[in-house]
Amino acid sequence: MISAPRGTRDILPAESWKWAYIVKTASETMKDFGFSEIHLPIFEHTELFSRGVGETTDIVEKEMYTFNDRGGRSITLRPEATAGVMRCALENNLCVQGASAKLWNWGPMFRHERPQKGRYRQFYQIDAEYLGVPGAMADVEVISLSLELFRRLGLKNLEAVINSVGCEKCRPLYRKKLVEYFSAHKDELCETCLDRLGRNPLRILDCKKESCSHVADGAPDIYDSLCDECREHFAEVRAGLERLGFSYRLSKRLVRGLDYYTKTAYEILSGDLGAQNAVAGGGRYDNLSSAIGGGKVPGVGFACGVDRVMIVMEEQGCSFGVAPEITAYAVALDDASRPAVQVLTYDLRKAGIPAECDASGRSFKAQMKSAGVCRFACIIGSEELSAGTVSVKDMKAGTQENIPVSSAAEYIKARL
RNA sequence: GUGAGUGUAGCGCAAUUGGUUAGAGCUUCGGAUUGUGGUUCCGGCGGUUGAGGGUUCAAGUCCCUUCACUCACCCCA
Repeated sequence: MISAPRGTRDILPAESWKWAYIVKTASETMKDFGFSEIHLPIFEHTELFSRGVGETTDIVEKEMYTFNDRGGRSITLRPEATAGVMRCALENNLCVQGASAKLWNWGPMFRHERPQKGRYRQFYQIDAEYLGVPGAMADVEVISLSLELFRRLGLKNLEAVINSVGCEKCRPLYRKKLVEYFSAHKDELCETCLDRLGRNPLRILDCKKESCSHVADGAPDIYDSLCDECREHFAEVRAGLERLGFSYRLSKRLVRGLDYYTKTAYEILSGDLGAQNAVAGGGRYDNLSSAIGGGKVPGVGFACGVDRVMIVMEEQGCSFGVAPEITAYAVALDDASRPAVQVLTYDLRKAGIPAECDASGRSFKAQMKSAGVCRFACIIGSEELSAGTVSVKDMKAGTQENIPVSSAAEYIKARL
């Protein structure tokens, strides 16, 4: 037997309608916030991610599904959505001459990591990006959108964490300060962090090892290094969130693992997940467009992990709306009635009534049993067949009426 | 990539210190005087105990290898 590859899974009927509910809720929320849906390729040129996400990131260094296609081009299954959205906007001139774009999409992402709770090799993200607007109001639009989505889904006990990671002007200075500081504490850092010291010192702040964390406590404060523009932007984002009534936690330690982030970085955490506790993450990325070879297009966005949202919603007993169900089950009393039963079933379906019938020749009793989970059983036997009628039984009330088969749909609709 | 834990029927489980033919429950299918479901009762289907090797008179049980799953590290959605 061939099984699904590690880190992938099938979303079966028992679950798929819940996924549809999440996506539908997201779609409505996006619409209310003025975001338009787009569909993007699931694979892109490898270069898009190596340049956009950053050569030294974990994603690019060891997590991408990369292969050469038959034309010898290096192709990568998208590990995240933002780079692709930016590529799309640049390629289609969505943000020229001062225009902005609010775009959302959802679908599978791929990262070759060891699977664990809330982490899969093929996982699903709902992604929103606001492109072309450099000001803090755009950041607030995006963050409030993500929080509103979770409010509508009914998620409880979430924590929003926010930080500013500076821009190309002030981050190099801060980086230099960090390197100086951590170099003086080399003996207290773990091996990984020693490596990070040369490559990406900001990430040391994010290390969960106690010794590193302890050293990081005394590290220079990024807020002291922010340039005036970044400082002001950060203050405006915070003020904007507060005006909308959101509470959040400031964290100087929040450093996203992707290189393209500038200024705002944020995550939304849930205590009802495992170690992978982020249900959404995002921020501003004003350098991404030039990193992938386009003109200057600022942007801010977030990605939400659908798999993780699902875990939290199940954990918290959230509602997924109404499960799909069959309203009417047409039952054949004998073999001679089976064709008429299929005709009736089709007529009900044409009228918009979810209807079902047995196609495998099961007994009358077995058909009635299946009808038991439906609201109506529509029974046809020899008597009904010759009279052109159907016996419609209300399975909840236990009552039954013999009516012309031509009026069955109308009869059922009137009683729903 | 590293570590730990777990693999018995479609599902969740049981099987004395290694000891007959691996068992019930749920699901599913069928039946209970031949045109009426849910409750109840009866019955059927269903397993190479993840796979391979070893120890033993004897392995679901012990050992090794391998695979898968789960959780954690790392990192992130």
